[in-house]
Amino acid sequence: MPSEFDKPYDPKSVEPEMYKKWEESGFFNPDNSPGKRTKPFTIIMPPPNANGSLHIGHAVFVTLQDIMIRFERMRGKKTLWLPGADHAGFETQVVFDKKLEKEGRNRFKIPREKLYREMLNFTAENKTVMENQLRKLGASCDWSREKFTLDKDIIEIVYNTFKKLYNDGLAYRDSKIVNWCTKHQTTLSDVEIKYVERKDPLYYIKYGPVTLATVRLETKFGDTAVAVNPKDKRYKDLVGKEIEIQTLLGPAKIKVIADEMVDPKFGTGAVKVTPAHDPNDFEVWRRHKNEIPGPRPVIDQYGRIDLSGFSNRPAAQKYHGLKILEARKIMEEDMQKEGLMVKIDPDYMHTVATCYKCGTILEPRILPQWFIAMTAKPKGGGKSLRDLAIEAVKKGEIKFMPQRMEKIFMHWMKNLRDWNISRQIVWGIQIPAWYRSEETYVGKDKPAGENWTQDTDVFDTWFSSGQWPFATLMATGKNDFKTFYPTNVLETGWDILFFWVARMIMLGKYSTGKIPFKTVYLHGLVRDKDRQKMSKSKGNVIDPLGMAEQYGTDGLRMALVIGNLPGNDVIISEEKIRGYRNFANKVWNASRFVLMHVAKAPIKNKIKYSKQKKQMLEKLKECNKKVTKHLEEYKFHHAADTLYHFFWHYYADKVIEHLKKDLDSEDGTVEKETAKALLLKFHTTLIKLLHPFMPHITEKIWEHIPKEGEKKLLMIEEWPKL
RNA sequence: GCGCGAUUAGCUCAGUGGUAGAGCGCGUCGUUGACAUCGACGAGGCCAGAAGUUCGAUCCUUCUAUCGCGCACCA
Repeated sequence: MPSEFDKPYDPKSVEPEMYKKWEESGFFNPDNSPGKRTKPFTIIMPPPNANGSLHIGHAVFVTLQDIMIRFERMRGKKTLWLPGADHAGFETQVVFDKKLEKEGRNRFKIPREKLYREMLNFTAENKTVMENQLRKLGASCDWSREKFTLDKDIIEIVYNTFKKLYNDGLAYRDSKIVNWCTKHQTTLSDVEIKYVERKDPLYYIKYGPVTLATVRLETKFGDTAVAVNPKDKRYKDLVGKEIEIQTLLGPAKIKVIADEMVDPKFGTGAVKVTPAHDPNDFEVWRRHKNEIPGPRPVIDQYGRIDLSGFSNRPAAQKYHGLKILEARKIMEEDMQKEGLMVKIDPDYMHTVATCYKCGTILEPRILPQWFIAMTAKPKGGGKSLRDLAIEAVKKGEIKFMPQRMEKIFMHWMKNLRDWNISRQIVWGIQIPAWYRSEETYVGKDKPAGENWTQDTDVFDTWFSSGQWPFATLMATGKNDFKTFYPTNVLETGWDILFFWVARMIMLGKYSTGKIPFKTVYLHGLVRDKDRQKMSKSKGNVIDPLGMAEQYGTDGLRMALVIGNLPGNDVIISEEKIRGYRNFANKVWNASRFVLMHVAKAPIKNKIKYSKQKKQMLEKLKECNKKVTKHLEEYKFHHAADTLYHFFWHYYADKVIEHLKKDLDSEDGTVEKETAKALLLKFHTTLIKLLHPFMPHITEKIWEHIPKEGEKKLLMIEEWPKL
């Protein structure tokens, strides 16, 4: 037995060596893979955010995707696993803001160019770290094709898509009410909102003859109408008339309008209309444009009361510049003093929209932004983005794992609203739109003529990553798009189904006419043993690289895949990883035993399988079949679990134990040679089957297993035939 | 309000139209060679509740309860 086969198994001495061999072989690249490989199998790696280290969730996707890729590579497919990194616009901006804060700096005081350069360096550093971490986890991806979302060629493709959308009337700029985070000083799309339940006072206030209910007392200065339901008899005589009201700034007149939006059963059946600061009121105004004044903003970008439009009202001074909650409190007191407050319900429960990153209550504001139309048809004819996606799924061109995600997907697609893709941050792809007085030009370069200025906003990061499958394959050239698109599987977490998957389907189909992938496999989120989401603040994170270092990558991979069903959250604990480290050791020791007894290939004509041994081989075949079937059906947890049990509790416990006495016979006897042959057959098959799951240890063992013919890396060996 | 799940051994979860399985944990026993990161044996479950379909339901249908999640609305 080779001296390197010491016990126990030491991953640290094996893993780096194995990865080096694979990488140097060039076989990660489908162009170099041996044999006649014509059938492609492609996975585009979800590009990790280049703003930190890999976490356990990344380790899950690496494991699952690497299993698929290694399996299909061994089955002789032309496998491409294309790695990448995401600049992750807003997310990285938030991370970088915190870093700046620690240094006593502030992004709003740094010139655009300088900030961008600093962030580019920051992400470049993280990217290098991440690449090495992916290697450490055994990812057999094609590094020669790696892409970054800010690569020149990718940006070019994103620009082209935007221009096409613009020409089709599907990308448009409009002043609409959008979600504004007063902390981050940018708008967010509708999927970046987190709704939280809150208890707030509900104020019943007097507007002349009408009493109405509101939470947002401070927006009162921006009221432009009072609305009631058209069927509400109580207010029938007031509709269409102006009523005299008393405000904190003095007397005023306001019109009563009728709109279906008003629920006569809520409150008093009358609402104040504040189009500048409420999405519904904004819509009411759009419907009643000719009857009532337009939006009157009274809250600024920092969430402070801004009454600069009320200079003719001296009382405005008192409230101008106050924060929202301060103003609300003071106004409450003042209105009570002036007898304008009818009553206060202090325990009103409602939900408010908050920033998903910082929890700040989002302030609806009217801003000119770029939107992608979800439900409108392109000018030149054809289907809306939404219909393109719905159709692809309905027709079964795209399948979901688990299947129930399809329903969730469809439900979401039905409720789609236009997508705001403008972000008021520096970090990202600047929107290629140019303005001059009333003119707008969309294109990469500044148009001819004087006084053009470019939009200072950048794209929502998901706008560019929504094009990732085709953008990467177009950017790597070499006919890759033609060969590898549509890709086979998109494997990612269910938490970004709407953020990312839906957008890729829409933009992929729109831009290329083809779906971006055939199967969407959604893995669960990793939780700790108390079912808690892992987060740095809770201190319950399991660092995958630390675990790999301590227990070996292969054991970690087994722990990540077993019990991991699509769409179900997976519970990972250190004990579980330790359990599969033990399995790696078991595989190692069984291999020591085999190598000890089967140093040379058995003598062929001395092999005679008894009925019992034939049954054993039959069992092996069954296992082989089962594992293959599970892998084909994306049931990785079953495949891994099947192998674990078969190897340990059948092969090691039963077969090896049974063969021990035969192996004690003299060399050259039928007993011994038959036992050797059986052992070799089992071991060879199982090591191959285990390879996608535990690539390092199996590759190392493979080096020492006696075999006939050409010696190849296990990575490119043939998958055992059924 | 609309929608999607879950409920099986102490814990984490598989599973099947013919009255149940694994891992971990627990208990007892066992080390001169593949492996104590091990092996042998064992305890432990009216498969959430009710009704229906069926010769037969943990599995299919309906309802109920509890828990979780998503979307929308909220003056």
